[in-house]
Amino acid sequence: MKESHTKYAVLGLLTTGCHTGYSIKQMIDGSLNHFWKISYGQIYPTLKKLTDEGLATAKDTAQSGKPDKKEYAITSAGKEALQTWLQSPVETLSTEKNEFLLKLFFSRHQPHETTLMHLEQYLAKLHERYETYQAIERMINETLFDKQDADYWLITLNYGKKTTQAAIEWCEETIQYFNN
Amino acid sequence: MKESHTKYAVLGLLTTGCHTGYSIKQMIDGSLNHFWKISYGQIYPTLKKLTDEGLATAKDTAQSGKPDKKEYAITSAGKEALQTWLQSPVETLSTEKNEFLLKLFFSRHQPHETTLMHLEQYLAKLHERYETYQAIERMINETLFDKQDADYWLITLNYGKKTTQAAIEWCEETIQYFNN
DNA sequence: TGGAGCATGTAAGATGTTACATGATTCG
DNA sequence: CGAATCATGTAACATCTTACATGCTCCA
Repeated sequence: MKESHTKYAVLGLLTTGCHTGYSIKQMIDGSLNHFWKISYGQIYPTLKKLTDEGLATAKDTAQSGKPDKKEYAITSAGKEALQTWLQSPVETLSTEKNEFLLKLFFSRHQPHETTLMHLEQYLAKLHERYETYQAIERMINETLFDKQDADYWLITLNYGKKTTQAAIEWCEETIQYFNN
Repeated sequence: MKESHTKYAVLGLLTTGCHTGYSIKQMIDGSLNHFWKISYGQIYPTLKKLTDEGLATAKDTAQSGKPDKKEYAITSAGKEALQTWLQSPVETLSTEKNEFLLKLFFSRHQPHETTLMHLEQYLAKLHERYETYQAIERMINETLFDKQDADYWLITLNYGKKTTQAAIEWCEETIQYFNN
């Protein structure tokens, strides 16, 4: 009966200035993308569930120049639940399912060109990812976010940059190896 | 209508000397653990599906000193399907869902001790993981696997080692940061 | 008028885990 | 005899994505 972490991801985002399903999705795509992803198919039902459980409240709000929206806010019960979760220890290191490594693992009977093609495409995607991180970094630094929040965002972003950099180096070395 | 990669993971393992659901699970837990995981709840149904599709054959085999088992073998149609998949490009970098980073992202209102506790626990798990990789590496080098397969296994393992090492360094730096 | 951005939501299906159920053999 | 290892399988449930459905407003 484990509770889904996604619930707390949404709850947490309600504390960072995101108050609609739409803006939560934007925040996730923009800033949590390297360690958490959610689709609308999860966000809206989760928001509803949080409201049912008394962890959030919903309010229909009219906007001038934009469609109506539902504004959600975290309740004190919600804050408590979030707090409890934030302080509970992380049980396991999650495993990333990596299609590229899976292919490489079985590549013994493949010609080197095929492997090199995969490696180079992967490398390009890693570079792309790295640049995205740098863009997010600039964005966080330039936008006047609450400084306190921004610190933590930059720290998690740094994790992404560091590990991506390591993957890039591995990729370059492995390409070297297959070119001999 | 994307086809699940898990199907090809199982198909691929049939080419590396694993011929039963049980041994496939062992191989995954032992060597693919850092980039792919499957439970029995997936393995057996997948094996059955592969047989239904003509990509594998099943044979009941009696063993002396052990229970009966079902031995699976890849067919030529299976080899072809695997080949096609192996050569098809990897579309996307997958995102690892990382509970630890999710917590860190929202840790602005937490006391530093809590954050440090999480960081230290995470660091310990990363060290553990790194040691597991080294153990697998020794195992591959010592066991007389087919040299051709072993090469590719060590390359993917190296990816795990490199990125874990980078995560360890990030962890240590971040602990330093919070200790000031 | 048509596209982009804002905004909410659901239904179907894919994917995966956990817990359960069963049972053989070996070794201490 | 009991634990460990070998071995196969399913049912219920959790989780998540994709595709679809809808409709507003602003601006070119």
